[in-house]
Amino acid sequence: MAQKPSIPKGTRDFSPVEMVRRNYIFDTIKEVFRLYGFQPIETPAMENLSTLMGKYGEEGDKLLFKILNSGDFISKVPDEILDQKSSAKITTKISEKGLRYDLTVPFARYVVQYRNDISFPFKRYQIQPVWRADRPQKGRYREFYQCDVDVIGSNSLLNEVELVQIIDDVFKRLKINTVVKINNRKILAGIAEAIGEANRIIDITVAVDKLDKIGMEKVNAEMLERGISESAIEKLQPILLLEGTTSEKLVQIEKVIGNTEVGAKGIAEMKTLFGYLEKFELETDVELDLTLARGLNYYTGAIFEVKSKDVQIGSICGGGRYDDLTGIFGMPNVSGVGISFGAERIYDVLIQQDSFPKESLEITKALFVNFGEKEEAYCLPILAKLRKNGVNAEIFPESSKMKKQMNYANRKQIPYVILAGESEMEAGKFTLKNMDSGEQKLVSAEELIKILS
RNA sequence: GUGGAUGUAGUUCAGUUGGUUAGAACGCCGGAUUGUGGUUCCGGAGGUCGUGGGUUCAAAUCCCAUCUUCCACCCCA
Repeated sequence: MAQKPSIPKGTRDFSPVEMVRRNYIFDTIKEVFRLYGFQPIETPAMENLSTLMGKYGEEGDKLLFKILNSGDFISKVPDEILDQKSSAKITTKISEKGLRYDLTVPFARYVVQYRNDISFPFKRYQIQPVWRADRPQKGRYREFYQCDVDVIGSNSLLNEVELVQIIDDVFKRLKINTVVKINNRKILAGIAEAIGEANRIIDITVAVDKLDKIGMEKVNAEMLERGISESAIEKLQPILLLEGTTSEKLVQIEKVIGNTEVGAKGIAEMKTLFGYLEKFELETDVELDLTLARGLNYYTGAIFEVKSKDVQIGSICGGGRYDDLTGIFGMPNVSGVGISFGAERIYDVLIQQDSFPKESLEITKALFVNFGEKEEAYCLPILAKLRKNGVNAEIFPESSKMKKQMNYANRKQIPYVILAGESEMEAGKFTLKNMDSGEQKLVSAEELIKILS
């Protein structure tokens, strides 16, 4: 196995079994998206670097896969830039395209580009791979799929409500017990203002986000390191330790930040959202989590994150409201809200729970055993009829040994095998064998089609 | 990007202080059974030990480099 071929780091091949399972996930997600009136779009794997750069922060730019220009690009680079040996400077000269890093930024570009053809609010879903030049780990790849739903051009909180319903619906169908954590960037901003560090929201939230992972002390230490004043950190403590039900938390937090403008707005939004949600019988738990901060810095309102209750694996779905994503492309004041389902992690959860539906593996329903040329001629018309009736069926392409053919059926988990040799041909019938029970009976062509379809 | 582990048949793993021809289980192929699979029994194929250098009389074993996978940080789905 010295010179085996291989694929790039962090990428994967998908086998037939894996594809069946992945499609099961994608199909249920799509079905729910459509149920709520969302329409699909697709965008190219590559975007202009000008579209991508600067949208994900400094770290994000490093994680972009860049595509080399075609032709003899290096000869066009001025010598003085080559001599500097700075990758960053040379890159801008030899690469102007990159692979998409997520689906949200291409979507924003799409909306701005086709603003005159789109009627708002625009509800779209998009299920495509994205690429990140990250260092891979388990459940973290350089190529992975995102399933995004967004509605853009509407400020209504009804959209947030619907997204929570979609989350509930999808995971109900996939049989995953979940908890949806919700926070609001405006509340976080209110907190920052109330403790006198109004313009340090990002530093504060990035640190606070790690609360349940590294604990209070280290979070405080990190904030101090990021330059947050000690008095501010002290004022923050009671807020982080808030306990009780969502409405209790809201009442308490209002006392602290109700006098700030953003804070009050955020509280009002959350009250409305949770007010709506109470009216539905949701299977998933929904709770306010003030430590939820999500990394991306374009969120401006509600923030969502979904976790499995039974399998420890990080978030399997997340998103939020962004007020000005299209602004960077020259179309200001368009608000959107959306979430993204992580297909690969959902896959891992389902594997660990062992809850992929079993039937989904069977692709072929019936296999004709091949006994030879005469028998082929006898079977082929019936095979065609079965297919016409929508029955997935196949004939073994060679008249190999019975054992090999039966084994093939076994491996492919084909539930029925049809045998037609000399005796069947004489009687004008077929032997239908149920591979599960081993039972077999002699039936006519009509009966065969009837049973299988 | 920083730090740390890992790599031996298709798969999961053994392999002693460097020492002859590198093993097992499962899987695969064939036979027992030339029209009956998933069970059983018998037999067989398959590895230049991730790759490239180096040390040594001798390397799967020690050293260096490189790649893969994994873990932590960073960030995130």
